[in-house]
This record gives sequence, C-alpha cells and structure tokens, in this order.
Amino acid sequence: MRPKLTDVAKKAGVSVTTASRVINNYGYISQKTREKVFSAMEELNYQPNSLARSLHGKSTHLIGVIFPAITNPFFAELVEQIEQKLFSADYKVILCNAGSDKEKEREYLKMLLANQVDGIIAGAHNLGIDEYNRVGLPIVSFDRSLSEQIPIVSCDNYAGGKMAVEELYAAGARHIYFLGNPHQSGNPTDQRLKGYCDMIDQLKLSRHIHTVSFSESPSLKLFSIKKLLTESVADGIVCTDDLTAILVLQAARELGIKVPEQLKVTGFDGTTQIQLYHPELSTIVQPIADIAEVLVQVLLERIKQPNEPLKQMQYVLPVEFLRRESTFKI
Amino acid sequence: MRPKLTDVAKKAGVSVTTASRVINNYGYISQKTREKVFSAMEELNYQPNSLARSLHGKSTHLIGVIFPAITNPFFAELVEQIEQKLFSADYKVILCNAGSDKEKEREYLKMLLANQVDGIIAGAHNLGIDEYNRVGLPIVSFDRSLSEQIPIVSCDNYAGGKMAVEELYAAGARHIYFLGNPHQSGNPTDQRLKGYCDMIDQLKLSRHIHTVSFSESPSLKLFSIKKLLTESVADGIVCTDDLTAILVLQAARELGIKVPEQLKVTGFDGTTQIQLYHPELSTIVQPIADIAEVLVQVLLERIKQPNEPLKQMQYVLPVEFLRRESTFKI
DNA sequence: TTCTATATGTCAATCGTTTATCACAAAATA
DNA sequence: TATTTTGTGATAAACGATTGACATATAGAA
Repeated sequence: MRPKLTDVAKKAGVSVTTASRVINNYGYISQKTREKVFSAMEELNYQPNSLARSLHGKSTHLIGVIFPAITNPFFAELVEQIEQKLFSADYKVILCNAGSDKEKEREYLKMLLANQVDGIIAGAHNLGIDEYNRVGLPIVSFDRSLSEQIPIVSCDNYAGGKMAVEELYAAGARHIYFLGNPHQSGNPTDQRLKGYCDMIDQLKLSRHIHTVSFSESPSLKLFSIKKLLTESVADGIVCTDDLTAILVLQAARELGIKVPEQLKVTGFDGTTQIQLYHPELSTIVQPIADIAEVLVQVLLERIKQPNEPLKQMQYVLPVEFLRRESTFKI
Repeated sequence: MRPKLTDVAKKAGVSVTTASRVINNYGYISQKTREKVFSAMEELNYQPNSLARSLHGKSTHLIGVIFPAITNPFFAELVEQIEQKLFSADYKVILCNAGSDKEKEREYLKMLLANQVDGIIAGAHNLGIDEYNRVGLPIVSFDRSLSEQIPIVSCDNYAGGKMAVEELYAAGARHIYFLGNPHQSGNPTDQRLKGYCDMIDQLKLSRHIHTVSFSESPSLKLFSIKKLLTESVADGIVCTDDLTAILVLQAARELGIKVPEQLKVTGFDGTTQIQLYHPELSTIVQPIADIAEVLVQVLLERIKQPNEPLKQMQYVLPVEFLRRESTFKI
C-alpha cells in the first residue's frame, strides 16, 4: 500500500494537519517541523494522492492531447513540442493516439473528462462538432474548425499551396500536379488544394488533382504513384505532405525519372527529421514550435480565465518554403 | 460545473443509490430504470469522476509510459504499439517524454505516482536503480536492467551485433567499423558492441570502434561521420541505429563513396518508417510489435497478481536481418 | 505582566462516488 | 395466503487530502 498523509504525519511525529500545512505551505510552521515532515516524505517516498486533492477542487494540471498518430513525424514533433511547453508550465500530458478511429477518439474524450483534465488540445478530427462542443472544457484545436467556441491554430495552408505551385513554376515546371488525400470537408488539406488551384489558374495552367488515401498502406501508395508517373506528363508535383513526396521521389528513382531535371517535387510539413534525413526534398515548412507555443498559450489562457470572451478564433501562422534539390532549376 | 451523480439521479427521477447501481451494475435494477438513468447520463454528457472512483479503491486503469523521445521513429512505433495494446485491454496511457533529462524523468515518476497509475513501462533510463525500486508499483523495463525486481524486455542485441558483422563479412567487407553511442554501462548498445567484438574476433579481423553522441545534433554527427569516412579505410560500418546509418549513407553520397560497392552499411531497429522511406538500408529489425506485446502482457500480469513471484526476469526477443541494397555483395 | 505572533494539535466538514445496511413495497411464486 | 424475489430509497461510512474553526502553548515584545 502506498503511504498516505497519516503515515507521513506519524513518522514525522506531528499531526496530519501540520503535515498538510507543510505540504501546502500555509499557516505557521517552524523550520524544524518543516524539515521533519519533508524528510518523512522523502523516507516514505510519499506523493500526495492527486486524486484526493483534485476532489477538493484543486486542478489536476493534466492536459489531454489527442492526435491521430505519433508515428507520423509531423505529429511526433508537434506533440513533443507541446509536451515540452506544457511541462515547463507545470502541466502534464495524457497522450491520446486516436488514429482515424471515431470510436477510439470518443473513448479517449470520455476518459479525459473522467480524469478531470484541465483542458484539451485536439489534433485528431474524426468526431463531429457537437461531440466536442459538449465537453464543457477549455479546448484548442489544431488545423481544423470544431465549433464556434473552439479556437483554431494552424499554419497558412492556403499560402503554402500557392507557394508550392509558384516555386515549381519558377523552376520551370508547366504540368503541375496536386497529390493529396481524398477530399474531406473541413480538412486543412482543402486549403492547400485551394491555394494550388488559385495559383494554377492565376498562371493559366491546367489543374491536375490526384488523391492517394492517407490511411492506405504506403506500399499501395507507392504503387499508385508509379502509375501516376508513368501515365501522366507531370513535370512538377505538389504533395500535401512530406511522406508522400518522398514516395514520389522513390517512385521516380525506380522509374528512372530524373529529379529535378524531368520532375520537380515539393512536400509539406518540413519536420526536422525530414529535413535531416531527406535533405534533397523541397518543402513547405510549418513552424512547428510556434504552433505548439500558440496552442499551449491559448489553452492555458482559457484555463486561467474560462469566462473571458475569446480574443481570437483563428491563429494562422506563416509557412516558409525550403528550397532544396528537388525543385532546383535546371 | 461538470454534472455529478446527484444531477443524473435527479434528472432520471431516481435516488443516487439507484443511479450508482445502474452504473456499477449490481443489485436489482429494472430495465425501465436502467434506461431512464442511461438517458439522463447521455443528456447531461455525464462521466463518472474517475478520481472519486479511484479514491474508493477502484483502479485508475492508467499506465505510465516513459520514453526518451517520441520523435525517434523507433520509440514512436514502439509507444504506438504499446498504446494500442493497452487500449484494447481497457487501459489508458499517460505518456512521459523524459528526454535525456534526469530531473524530468524524476518529475514524471512522481506525477505518475500522484496520479495513481496502475503500472509503469519504463523505456527511458536516466535514473538510477533505487529510484525505480522505491516506486512500489508494477514496472516493466524496456532494454535495460533497472533492478532485481523489475523484469526486462529487449531484443537480442548481442545476436544483432554479431549478425551485422557476419553479413558485412559475407558481402565482402574486411575493414568493419562499429559506429555507436559513447559507452555507458548497462546500456543495451553495449550488447550490440559485444556482439560486434566477438564476431570480429571470431573472423580474425581487427576492431574499430567509433562513437558519436546520440544527443549530439545530427548535423554535427554528419560532420564527424564524414571525417571518419575520409580518414579511415572502412569498407563496412555497423551502426547501432538506423538514423546514424542513414547519416552514413548521406555522408558517403556527399563524399562520392559508392554504397555498396566501396562501403557497406547496416543499421539497427528496422522501423516500418525506415523500411519504407529508406528502402536501400540493410538493418537489424527489432520485433517492435512483439516487444510491445510482451511489455504489456508482463505488466498486466504484475498488475493483476502483484504478489506472484516473477516467472521470468528477462525476455529477449529475436532480431532479423533485413538485407537491402546497402549490403549487397558486388 | 500582558499582549501578540508563532507553532502545533483536535475535530469536523467537504470533494464525488461506492457500497453496505435497513427498510419498504410490489410482484411473482409456492 | 404466505413466502420469496425483485426493485427502490434513505442513510451513513469510507477513500485520502484539505481546510476552517478552535484550543492551547511557548516565545518574545510592549
């Protein structure tokens, strides 16, 4: 049995009240007693039961963080940043890896409520708006509008889409394809697509929109990309994420298509990992650290002042183009 | 204010006792009341406060999972597997990204205790044995011996080290270098090194052991790898992890060294991600799903029967060699 | 000496939920 | 009709910690 406050008090030779006074630092306490209690805690490896504490209205200092998959380097880096920032603010993370599973996300949401988290950062979006609306807790959403009440943080997906086309065009590509997830309303990828379309139109090129399912297995994805490359006349491809872009590079290599000479490719996300381990890939870089920072700041503000009206509903952070070999001009 | 049991009872027009009976499914309850209570819960979006519940001796069904960094694909995949398996067993994960920070790991350990987790899976090892010993909770360790009482799950690092040398030798390499983290006692990498040494001796080759710090920034790492490649006569390199191996490939490419003609390289870990996005790399594949399975099974057994003596202290899972282009025989 | 700041203890209520005990009634069974 | 089963409610104790009210004691200051 884990030790409790009474055990500490007994060991220190003081009353429970005094022990509690030491721990919670209120009332008059002599230096001597303070030390006695602390060393008793130390000896017993005592940790105040935060469950019991929270019952008293004290906050749990727990934040639920829901994302689709930490094996995706982008989410991994974002979650790690979020975790670090919350940790410095003395909050701890309960990580929910919801996948693309509606039921799992719902389960997790319930669990977070049951565990009295102080707030939620939602990055997985399998559930409908109303389910998030009913939570009755401070929530901040990443990259997707959940409801009127929930602020959204995202990068400038639209500008990213335009930028990618612009760069490919400047590098000489004229048959610029878009390769992304199947359309799903409300999805941030839509903005990237919109950026692509608008810039294509502006340049008086023609649109070529292809989709590969995100959830599809990468080997299948690779297969359909090869099909696309052989059947099309593309000399430029805007991918909606880096992993897809790498598959394109791979497919091109296998088919003997030279990048960037015959084909230019851009990705999206620009994680540190991809930048380091695939230094040949040009990409739209999301400001991951900043996104994390804003998510955390906005959430903590909501937690501290839940009744303040929202200052801002949308936080759109700028993206940057990282020019690497895959879009070099010949 | 979140709704409580009394609110549900009131809304359903029953007593708290009855409501509790419905939720906890005991005693006599008519179908009618059951429905009334459930629909009241539904309407209020009620979740029983798991804090209060746990106070009553019910388990939290929370597991602490401590790892150094989820941005490392190996840990990401392992953690994701663990999370999935725990979820199916109706346990939820509190993720602790401890980095290489002793203090942070300690903080997290405290937090997990305070939150009454049912058990811990420890994959970060900044802390000493005694700190884990004092926890007084079911713990399972990944890849490192923590104490006499704590079972360890790992892959067969020793066999992996031998296997890598064997493969490089078979492919024609005779100057086989070892590239890994600086020595740190108790570290599983030591076993990989030992495997390397034993096999090198057995083949009557000479040992060449080089280290690059794990925590070092990858660009620095890349720099020292280039230095190694230019200054040495290596024709084979055994890397202790895939990421390092990829840097070696990158360095070789930049230096115009042909892989596998002039240099053969093996990695270690063999995550799905690396296999997919770096299909040219030969590597020792750890059975990630199996490791997760064993970690979870052993832990859950400890939780269910904390007093049973441990059946086994070490669970060593087999590794496999994945032969790809980087170790092709010319 | 009297007053007060400091230091500690006792006691009890509280947080939200669970659960045991009693009590009572209606329905089903003998 | 008598008895048992089923269904519900009221009450209170418990989980571990917090906190306020109150009592008491000692030190030093006025």
